[in-house]
Parts: sequence; C-alpha cells; structure tokens
Amino acid sequence: MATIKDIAQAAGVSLATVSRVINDGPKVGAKTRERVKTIMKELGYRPNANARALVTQRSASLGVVIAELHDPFFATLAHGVETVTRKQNVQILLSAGSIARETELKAIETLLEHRVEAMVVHSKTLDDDTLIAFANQIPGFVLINRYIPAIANRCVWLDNVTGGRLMAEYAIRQGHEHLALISSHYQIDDPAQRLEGIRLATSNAGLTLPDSMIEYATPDQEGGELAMQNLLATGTHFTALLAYNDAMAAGAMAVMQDHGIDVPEQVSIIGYDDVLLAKYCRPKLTTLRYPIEMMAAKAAELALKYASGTAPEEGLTFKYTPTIVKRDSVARL
Amino acid sequence: MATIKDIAQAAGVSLATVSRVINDGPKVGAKTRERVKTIMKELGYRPNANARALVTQRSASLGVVIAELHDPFFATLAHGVETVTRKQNVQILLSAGSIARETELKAIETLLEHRVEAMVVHSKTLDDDTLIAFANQIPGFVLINRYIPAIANRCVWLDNVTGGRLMAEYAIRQGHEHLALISSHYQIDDPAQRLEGIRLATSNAGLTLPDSMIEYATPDQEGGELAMQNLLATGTHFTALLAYNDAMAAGAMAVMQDHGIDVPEQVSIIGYDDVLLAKYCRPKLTTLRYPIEMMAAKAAELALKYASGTAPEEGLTFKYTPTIVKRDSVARL
DNA sequence: TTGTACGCGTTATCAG
DNA sequence: CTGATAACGCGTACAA
Repeated sequence: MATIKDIAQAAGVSLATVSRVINDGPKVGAKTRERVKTIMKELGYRPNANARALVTQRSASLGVVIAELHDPFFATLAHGVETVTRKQNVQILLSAGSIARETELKAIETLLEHRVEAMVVHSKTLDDDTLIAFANQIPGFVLINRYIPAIANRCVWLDNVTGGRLMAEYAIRQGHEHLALISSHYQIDDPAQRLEGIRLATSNAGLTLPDSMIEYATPDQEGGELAMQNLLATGTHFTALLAYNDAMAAGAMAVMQDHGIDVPEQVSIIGYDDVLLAKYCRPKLTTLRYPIEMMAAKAAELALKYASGTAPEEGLTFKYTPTIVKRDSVARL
Repeated sequence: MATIKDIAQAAGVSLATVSRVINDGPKVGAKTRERVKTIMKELGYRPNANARALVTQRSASLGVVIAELHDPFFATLAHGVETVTRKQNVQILLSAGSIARETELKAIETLLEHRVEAMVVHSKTLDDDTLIAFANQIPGFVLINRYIPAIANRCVWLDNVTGGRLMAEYAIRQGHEHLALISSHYQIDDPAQRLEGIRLATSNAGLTLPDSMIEYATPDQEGGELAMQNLLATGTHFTALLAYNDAMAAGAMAVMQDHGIDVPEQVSIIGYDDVLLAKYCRPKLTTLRYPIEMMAAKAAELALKYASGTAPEEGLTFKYTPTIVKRDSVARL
C-alpha cells in the first residue's frame, strides 16, 4: 500500500508537504495541493491509522466490551454506542463474549493495547477495585449498567431497585395479591436489586413474596421456560408473574399457553427491558422500559468527552429510571 | 503509559531484551526474564498494538461492515464472526450504519486505514466492480450474503432462489393455492431472487402469483404491519402468506390477529431467516432457516485464512441453502 | 511556501 | 545470551 513517501516522490515534493495536504495543513500552494491530491487518488493512498496514532498519541477509536452480541439487549447497547461514534468519526473496537472474569479482563486489556481513547464497558464479573483502577488509568473509561460510588461520574446505570418496585406496585395496583418471580441465577447485582424493590413494594402493601414463589434460571427464553415449569410443578398459586427480563417472560408465557393457562386472564406477566420481543409476543408484554440505547449513547458521549480532556464533574452520576410500559399481559382483578 | 523503553531502563537492560521477553524470544536468561516481567507488572506495561502493527505489518484485527446492529439478523452475523475472532485472538473493528452507498464505502475505507488484515463485508449498495476492486486489493476481503462470480471464492452466500422456491413449495404441498407475498421494497438482489424462486414453484404447480398479491414495504415489523394492512385493504383472498423475513411475518401476524383473523386456521404464514423472534411469536413461526451465524463464522475463518497468505482456490464458492423449519404458523388445507 | 530531521513504540538484524 | 541500530508511516518543530 502506498505511503506518504511514495506520494512525495511521485509528486516531486517532500514528505512534509504531502502530510500538510492530507491534514489540510495551513500553508500549501494551491497547485501543489492539487497535484498531490490527484497523485494520492491515482495511487489509492490511505493514511495509516496506526502510524498516525503513534505519532499523535490519539487513535480516534472507542472500545466496547459486552457479554454477548447475540443477546438483543447487548446488540441494542452496541447500536446506541455506534450512533454517536459514527457521528464523531470514531472507530469502534468491539469485544464480546466476556461472560467470565478472565475474558472480561482480557477484553479490556486488549482494547488498552490498541490504545483506544475511550471505552464503554459492561462488566458484571469484575470487582469494583479492578474497575476503579481502570477508570483512574484511562480518562475515557465509562461503565454502563453498573454503579460504583467511587467513580460515580463514570457510571451510566439504571435504578433497578425502583424498577423492581415499579413492576410489583403495578401488579398490586391491578389487584394482584399473589405474586411469583422468575429471576436470573447469575450472581450479579441486578436480580438482587430488583428483588429488593419488589419486596419493598409488597411489604408496603402488606403482602409477602415467600422464597417458594421465586425461581432462578438463566436469563433467557429457555431459563424462563424452565423456571415456569418448576413453578407449575410446585403447584403454588399466583395470579401475577414478574420476570427478570422479557426473554424469560416470553419463555414463561409460552409454557403457560402450552399448559392451557390463559395470559393474562389467569396469570398476568410483567417483563423487564422492553426489547423488540415484548411487542412481538402475544399477548403483547407489559414490561419495564430500560432505555439502554439512549444510555449507551450517553455513555459513549461521556467517554469521548472525558477522553478529550474534559474533566468529569465530581459527585455527578448518570442514573436512569425505568418506566412501565402497559401492554396486554396484565389483567385487572 | 509505560513503554518498552521505560521497562528497559528500570530493569537495566536494553530494549531488545525487553522485546524478547515480551514475545517469548528465544534466548533470554531466566533471571533477566523474571526481572523484566516483574517490572512490567509493576509499571502496568501494555504493548502498543499500533506500534507493533506498524513494524510487523500485521494488525491481528478484522473489520466487519454491516448495516444495522440493531437488527437481530446483523447482530447474529456479528456474533458469528466474533466466535472465530475470539478464538484466534483477533480484534474486531466494527462499522455499522452503512445503509447508503456513501457510508458503506467510507466504512470500508476507514477499516482500510486501520490496516485490518481481514474483512467481512455485508454490502448491498456497492456495485460489483467496486467490490471486486477491493477484493483484489485486500487478500482477506470476504463478502457475506452476496455472490459475485468474478470473486466467487470470496463470497459466502445463501441460495435465495431455492429459498423462495422452498417456502412456496411447502405452502403448496400443504394444500394452499392462493398465495400472497409481503416483500422488501429495497432494491437489492434478495427480494428479487426469492420472488424468482417462488414463481418457479407456483408455475410448476400450475398456479400464479399475480402482482396484486404482492406488497412491498420496509423489511421490519412496521413494514410487515403496513404491507398486511394494504393487503387486507385490497380485499384480496389468500390462504397463505409468504414473508420476506420473520420480522415482517410477525408484523403481519399481529395485524391479522388484531383483525380477528386466525393464524394459521384462516391464513398460514411463512417467514424467512429463523431469528429468535420466530420461536417467540405465537403461533410459532414456520420459517426458512438462514444459517447466518454459521455463515458468518465461515466468512471470518476464510478472511483470516486468506489474509495469512493462503491463496483462495479458484472456482470454489461458499453457497448455503436454507431449509424449512416447521412450526405452527402453517395449516394443512 | 516548502524541506529537513526527529520521534512516536516496536520488531528485527546485526554484532558482540 | 545481550545490546546497538535501522526501519515501519506519519506529524511537526525548525530551517530555509
């Protein structure tokens, strides 16, 4: 591939001049500029981003680390980031598949080796200290879907306690007194926080959510099916089912329908996330809107801003609150 | 960030030695190696991928260009690529949002500037010649979901004509004689090829698919809804609906159900792609399986292989054929 | 307005 | 086993 040197030779000018026309440098003769430009076209010249990054110490790139592209939630997250990087001509380096501590760590380090200026990280397996260390080392380091007080201004996160409370309160307001929950068995914050919110709501209403009414499984369709089957097998009685996310809700809904249980006539269901799926399934899922795309865009903007030198304001954080989206999967008793 | 030089100084050795321990170079004293290693840890040293790429002329990175991460189809595609890059320790540079010719071209060029070794490109707006030129310039350039004879061995694609034929034949075999089609209004190959296959099947069966039974819209849920509404508005009669993809099928299904039309009792529906959605919607969608993840993985492997010097075999190509997945959205008449 | 020369962080080729 | 040193492609003071 042609280099700046080749161009200089072909055009009979020096490297510096070529470099100047590439970067719209200030003082170059109009005709020289034209000549160089045409030669660049002819030779199909493309500036080498690596070399440029080396000398300028900036790479115009942003790293994204997520768990699984396959998951609509993460795909939407990535999409949110992409909307802002595209606008700012920033290249995305993507690292997915980080379900384990090892891989997550490695993903961040690889991105670091590539000297990305900014980073939007979704991490559930790394401990606070590790993340704080990264944040202190990398100005453009922003966490999404996680809150760590020590680096509050680097966190874009969702208030899951309120989310849990809202979904339970809504069910209760619709007259439901017997709730069940299918949750994620992953040992991360989210399920615990949502449960905390749910318990807040039930105890406020003088109700309880016994452990026997909670089933844990993988936070996907299969998990939802499994959890639902377990719930049915125990023969417990409930009129409203709260799900950890829409996928689990959909899985549970499918199992109920297979068992001849009418949704929402016999059992109401509330999901969480409001991914595409919620609108597709029948009945349409009442769920909590998790504005992940917007949040991801915010995170990307923030990361890029911090990376370019703007100091994060102390004490500031970026908390989002989910809102209930009423569709057709909840009946009023 | 610490450089190799800092390490060398701190360890009291030369750059060369440090470089050797980094790359597990052949001859380094055991104790020197240890000392250098601990110093690297202490200083949090990370090799600079840009510098390395510059001197080695290889970047261990692969570019992906797709239209829209937001779309489950593309998310799955990206996921397929990711499974192989991760295994081979290759970094992904992602470029999405390329719906227009301009952006698609720019995406490829940016990736080129970053000197990615390999490239998996999903392009529908760029013409054959442009793509061929890129393929000739970049050894690791592979197209996915597109077939260009001149660079057949760089193409991983789906036989859409057969796909169209299969879906129509299946409907016909189930006793349907009155078919309708909702398709994508984008002027790309796929819709035309599928229609060709469908027409093949109908004429073989002595049936016809008049233009009045075809509606075009955007290839997503909204488009499916719109197309279905248009179809209903014209008052045409049909017992089986073929859809361009699962999203359109789901949209159409929703509209029918809202109109009190039973699926599949009154109208059968067949989708295309077999994305997650097909399993979630009710009734579960009978559809054509598009093994995009597998194909994407293949494309990535190919791109990486070609990039590393293996010459592509002439006359070889990578054609995949969709298969029908029978679920619950088709009734036998 | 244009050219020279140095350095960015690495690897690799020589010598020692 | 180890150390100079020349690239890699580019940006930029400093000269001219």
